[in-house]
Amino acid sequence: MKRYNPKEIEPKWQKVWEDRKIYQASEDPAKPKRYVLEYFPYPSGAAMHVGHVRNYTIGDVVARFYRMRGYNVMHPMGWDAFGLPAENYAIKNNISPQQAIAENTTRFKQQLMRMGFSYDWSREINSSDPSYYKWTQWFFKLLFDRGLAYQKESPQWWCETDKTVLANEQVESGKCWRCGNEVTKKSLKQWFFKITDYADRLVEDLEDLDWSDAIKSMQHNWVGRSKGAEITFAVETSKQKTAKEEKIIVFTTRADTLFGATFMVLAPEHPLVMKIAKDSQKSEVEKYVKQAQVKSDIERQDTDREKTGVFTGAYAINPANNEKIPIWIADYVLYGYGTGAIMAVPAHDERDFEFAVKFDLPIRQVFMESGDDPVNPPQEKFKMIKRKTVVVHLRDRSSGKYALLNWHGTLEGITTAIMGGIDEGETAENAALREISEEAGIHNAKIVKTARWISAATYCASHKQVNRKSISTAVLAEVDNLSKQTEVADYEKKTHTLIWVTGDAVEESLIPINQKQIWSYLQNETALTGEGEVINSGEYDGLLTSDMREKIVADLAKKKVGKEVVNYKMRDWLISRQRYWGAPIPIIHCPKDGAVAVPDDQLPVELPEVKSYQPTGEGASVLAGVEEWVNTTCPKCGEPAKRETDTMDGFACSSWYFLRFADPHNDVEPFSPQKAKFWLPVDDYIGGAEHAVMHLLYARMWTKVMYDAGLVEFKEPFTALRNQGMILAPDGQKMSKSKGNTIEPDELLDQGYGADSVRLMELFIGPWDQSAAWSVKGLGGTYRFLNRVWTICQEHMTEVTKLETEDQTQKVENQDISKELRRAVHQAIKRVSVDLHDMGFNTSIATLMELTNELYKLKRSYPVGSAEWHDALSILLQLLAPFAPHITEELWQQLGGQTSIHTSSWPLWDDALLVNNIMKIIVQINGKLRAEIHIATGASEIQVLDTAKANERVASYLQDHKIKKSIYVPNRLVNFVV
RNA sequence: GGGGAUGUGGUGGAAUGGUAGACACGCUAGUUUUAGGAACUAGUGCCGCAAGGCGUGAAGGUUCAAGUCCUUUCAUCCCCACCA
Repeated sequence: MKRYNPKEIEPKWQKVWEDRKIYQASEDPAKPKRYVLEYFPYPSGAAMHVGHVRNYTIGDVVARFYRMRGYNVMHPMGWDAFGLPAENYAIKNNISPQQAIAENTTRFKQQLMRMGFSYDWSREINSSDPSYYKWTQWFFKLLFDRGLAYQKESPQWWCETDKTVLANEQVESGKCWRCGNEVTKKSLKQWFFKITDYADRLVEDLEDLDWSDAIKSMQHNWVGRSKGAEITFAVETSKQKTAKEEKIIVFTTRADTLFGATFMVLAPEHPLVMKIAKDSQKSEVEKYVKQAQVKSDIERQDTDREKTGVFTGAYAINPANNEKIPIWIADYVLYGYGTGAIMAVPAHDERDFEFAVKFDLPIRQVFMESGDDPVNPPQEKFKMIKRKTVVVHLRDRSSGKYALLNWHGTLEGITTAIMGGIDEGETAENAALREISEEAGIHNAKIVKTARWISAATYCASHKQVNRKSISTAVLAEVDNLSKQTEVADYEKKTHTLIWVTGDAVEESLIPINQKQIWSYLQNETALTGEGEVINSGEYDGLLTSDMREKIVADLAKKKVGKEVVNYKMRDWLISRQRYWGAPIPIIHCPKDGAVAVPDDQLPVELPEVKSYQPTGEGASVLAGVEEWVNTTCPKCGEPAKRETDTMDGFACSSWYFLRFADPHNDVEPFSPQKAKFWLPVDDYIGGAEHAVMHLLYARMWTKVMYDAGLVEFKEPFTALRNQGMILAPDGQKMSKSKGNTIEPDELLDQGYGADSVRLMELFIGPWDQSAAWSVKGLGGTYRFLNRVWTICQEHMTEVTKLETEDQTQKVENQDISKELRRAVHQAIKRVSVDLHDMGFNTSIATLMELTNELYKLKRSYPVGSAEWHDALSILLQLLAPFAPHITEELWQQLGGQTSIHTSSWPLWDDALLVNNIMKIIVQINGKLRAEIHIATGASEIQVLDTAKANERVASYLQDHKIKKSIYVPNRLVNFVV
């Protein structure tokens, strides 16, 4: 008997498939098309590991499954070859990037080939090939012509030692990754794509996509659309005659809190900062601005950092109440978002609160929480009364307990702190001591602290009106001992009883929600965010915050000091790279005509060969040093002009590659519209979640640009997106070259496991969309499984030869077992077909293992060698073919297959063959499993119930009980309720 | 802080509201002269000699029946993050 030897059969079949071109796709209108795509890889210096392989395995199984089901499948592969890592790799190894890419793609391709993936290699593309980037440049021009590519001064990280700009990710804690020196910011003219023009569409069109919620929400958050208002604050006019009136525009999503704005904050980079700063503060302000410049983003983004800032000396006028409020600068306000200036509402914004506490700025509450109320129905509106009140939490130091009041009469059921009104001319503290003495009979209490700002509205007890509320000051007081406590007046006794509770019990004892809020505020003073009922806001008092938001914006708009605006977190896409290894930006700078696009007939603008790829400095790529390349003539006027020396971000190349696969060799246009229409959009896009917001957003934007330009007829490039889970190293850590814990497929193949076992393991290890740690022992399991498949096929064929040479009449006939064999096979067809359709790879493989185990059992009583066995084994091989293409092809041919198993038709199941003669019914009593009965299929409910009751075990349980109810789930279970 | 996800045996993981633990790893025993990473057969959630009981992060609830649905809560991971 031949042994299973993957090392021998795998290369053999890979060559046959390549020679016969069985995976080549063409526009065959007779079949439905399916475009299956995995992210095209970045051929870096590090080899591909089993984590990458999982991505391609998933795509390959999907592609093969659809191919066998009669789809016209396109499954292409190419190389995302431009970019920094390749350039750095080349510099490090002292070779050209071209050479580095050539070497790496060769190695990657070999690795992919060895895994037996069914790629149509005739469509292979390479983004660094002039025949490809010619069209990337063409698309740049398309964006340029449509006003979507523009140049702007933008501050970039700059390393003075290396004389180069650095990408954000190359700055580590404010230091250059190469030399370790501190970096600064330098303003450079940069190219941008106006992705913000597409912000709304990028969010709206997400809805219909078959993508995971995780990625959708990431993109949603990344675009960060927020509806709010811009409000104009006038800067208080200076007494100096020369000064003209300045205005500060802020962006806010909470216009409803405008009355609570007690100061303003500008970002240090804000252009008004030096203009409005008063002379007395100028040196302080300058110092702060300089400090902020040096701070790295990482430092500034540390939310745990204490707030810093300086006062400018200037004041602004709050347009709502004409109040004069101080203007500060602080780096917690980001220049890049909104208008770079905010109105600070410390009572209702945690950052502003923190800042106000640190610099002792006023805090004013302008709404209060409106929560569920046990006494009043929530729909009933409260009346605010003008009288201010005080709420006092009194602690007895000797017992640690707090004083609370249980109320009687109209306020029955309410438990509050000691409270009462603040009389004319009285401070909150005085009122607190007076109330303690009146309501608790304690005269030696001391004030511990008064809350920084008024907290929440309370019931107005003295008016015996539960539907009235007043605004209260919260006070914490203490008393040393209760020896001097006296009786309280009779009228006090009537309204309430004093109780003492431990600190832990205070919150739960307090009844109206407002009382709880005051307590928790006293414990931990913080901003009140969220929504509520407006207070302290003049004519707007009593509105819900959400309603006030709309009203005040409308009112401000009438006065032309405000308007509704939408803001995005997303910025325009900076695509300039001062690096060599990228597609040159096809622009010529003419002293007369400005930035002029290179005419189509001069594309591609090819990368010239250079001696050194090391960035030279001054914020330009090495291309700036290639004079014969830089110096050219203006396409418009013919006068001497210079080429743009920046190259494009690699993400530009990957923003359209999926379209190029449809027509990879076209040299007159990026793709033929017909071919694009035939293949696109991508039906299954498979890759890791790391591309969630970069590539996937950029590609979607480009597609929309193409749609607007009439180049394509679809708005979204990827109908379904599938993010596979990561494969971790056996130690549970992320695989990385630097950690030295990577496992490459090649080592497993060299050990003799074979690509088929590895492919199976990639998927059997767990659900495809969840990460899992690689298991070498598990790989032994899939290898063993393939061996069992191999062995049973060999046994069958040995038997066939024996039967052919010996006696044909000795064939064993057994109707029941033959039926059982067919049932097992058809059940597997059904389960694998359904599971594969839903990408249930691990359960599909489990089903195939189960079927194999079952076949082993059946062959003991029903020897292999018959035509029925031939059919059963053929189907097993077909079901296994998408997962393990080599072994199934080999055995398929050994069994007499004339053409490739991979071009055979996916088997169909027959429901009639799935039915068993005997059905198994579970018997439960009160939902607990008690017995299992077997009964002929098709038995009626009564028959089943009777049989169940007759069961010995069931009978013993039913003996002393009456059946209240019998539930019968057909063909499944019986439940007796007793 | 915001968003997303995940919690089931010794391990990876299965379970249209209907037998929890399929399949596999590991482990235990047995068979076979067996040096091949063996293969095959049987067993393997926990407690218990057994009958039986207990079991899906925790606590409640809905239901004849809950891993699955609802409410609360805890833990872990990922992404974004001083975004006004």
